[in-house]
Amino acid sequence: MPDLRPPPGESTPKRDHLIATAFRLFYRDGYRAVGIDTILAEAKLAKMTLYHHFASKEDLIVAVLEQRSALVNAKVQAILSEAGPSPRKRLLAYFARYEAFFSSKEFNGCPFIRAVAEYPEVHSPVHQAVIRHKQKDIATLRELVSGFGIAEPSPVAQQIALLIEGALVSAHTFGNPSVLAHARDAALALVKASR
Amino acid sequence: MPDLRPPPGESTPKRDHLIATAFRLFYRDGYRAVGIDTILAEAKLAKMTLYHHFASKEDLIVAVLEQRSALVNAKVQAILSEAGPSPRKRLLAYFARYEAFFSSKEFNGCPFIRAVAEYPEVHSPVHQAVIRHKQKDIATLRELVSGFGIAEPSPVAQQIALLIEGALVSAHTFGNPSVLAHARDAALALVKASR
DNA sequence: GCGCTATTAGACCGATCTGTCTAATCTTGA
DNA sequence: TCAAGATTAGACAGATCGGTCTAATAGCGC
Repeated sequence: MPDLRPPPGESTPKRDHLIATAFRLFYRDGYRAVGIDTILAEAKLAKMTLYHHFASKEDLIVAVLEQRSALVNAKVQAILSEAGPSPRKRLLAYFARYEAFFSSKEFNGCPFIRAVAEYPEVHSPVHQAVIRHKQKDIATLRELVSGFGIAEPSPVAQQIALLIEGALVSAHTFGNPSVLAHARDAALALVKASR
Repeated sequence: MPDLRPPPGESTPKRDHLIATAFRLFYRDGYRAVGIDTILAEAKLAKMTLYHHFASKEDLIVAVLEQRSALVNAKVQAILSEAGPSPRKRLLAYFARYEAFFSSKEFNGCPFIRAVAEYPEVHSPVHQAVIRHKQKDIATLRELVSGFGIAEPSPVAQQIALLIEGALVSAHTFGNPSVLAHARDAALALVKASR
C-alpha cells in the first residue's frame, strides 16, 4: 500500500521511458511549454506512474538533465579515447562531435542553456543541475588543453568553452550550424597563440 | 466606437509603460512564466489597454524585444562615438559596456538568447525579432574589427561574436561576471593573430 | 495460489492562462 | 460643448496547468 518513491536515479524501464519522452518534448518545445499531460500521453503512461517516480515536474526536469549530462559525457569520453594521444587530433575530434550534433535535424540549441533561460534563478534545482553539467564540460576542456603542454591551460580552456557556448547559441538563433567552424578556427588560434 | 489599434511601433505613454514593465518582468522571470495579468497589475493598467496596443502577448513580446534592441544599439553607438578613433580603444570600450551590464544587480543573462530558448522555432515572430537584433550586433562588431585594418574582418567579427554570446550565457549560468575578461582577452588575441 | 507493489484510467481540485466583452468613465480636440 | 476615442474595472469564457485521489488491475516473487 505505501507506494513509496524508489531511490532517485535508480534506472527502471518506465522511469527511463518517461525521461526519454520528456527530454524529446522539452527539447523540442521548451520546459514550461510542455505540460505533464502531454508527456504522459506521448509516453502512454498514467499520471500516477510519473508521480511514483518523481516528486514533481521540476524533479523530472532535473532527472532529464542529469541523464542527458551522463549520456553526453560518456559519448565525449568515448570519442576522446578513440582519438588517440595527439592533442590536436583530440581537440578536432571534440569539435567534430559538435559538428554532428549541430547538423542533426533534431538540433534545437543546447538543452542546458535553454533550461537556464527558463529557470534563471541560480538557486533553482534545474539551474543547479545545469551548473554541474557545465562544470564537467569545462573540466574536460581543461584536460584537453593541458595536453598541448600550455603553462596555464585554465584560461585557454575557459576561452574555448565560451566559443562553444556561443556557437551553440548562435547556431540555434540563426538556424545555421556553420558558426561552429568559426569556433573551431578560433580555438586553434588561441591554443597556438598561448604556446 | 471602433477602438482600432494604433499603428505598431508608435510611441505613446501607456504603450511605453507597458513595454517597460513587461520587459522588467519577462527578463526577471521568463517570457512564458510571466502572465499578462501580472504585467497589468504591476503596470496598474487595464487589460483592454494592453489589447488596444497589442494584438496578443506574443505581439507584446516582439515589441519588448524591438524596443530593447533599439535601446541597446543607441547605447553602443553612443559609447563607440565617444571612444574616439583608436580601434583598440573602441573594442575595449565595447567590452567595458558589457562589463557594466554583467555586474549590474539586475543582470539575468541575455534577454534575446533567453527569448530564443523559449521560442525555439525559427519561424516564430519572437525568434525572428531576436535574429534581427543579433544581426545588427554582428554588423557593429564587423565595423569595429575592420578598424584594425584586417584583410578579412568578417571571420574575426564572427569569432568575437561567439565569445560574447558565450560570455553572456556563461555569466548567467554560473552567476559570475568574470568570464567576460576571458572573452576580452581572447578577442584581443584573435585580432592580434589575424594581422 | 497468495500477496505485495507497480501501474492503470480517469475523475477531480484549485489555480492560472490568454483573450473577449460590457458598460461606465476619462480625456481631448474641433 | 460635445462627440470620438482611450481607458477603466471586472466579469466571463474555455482551456490548460500541476498535482491528488480512488479503485481496479497487472505483474511478479514467494
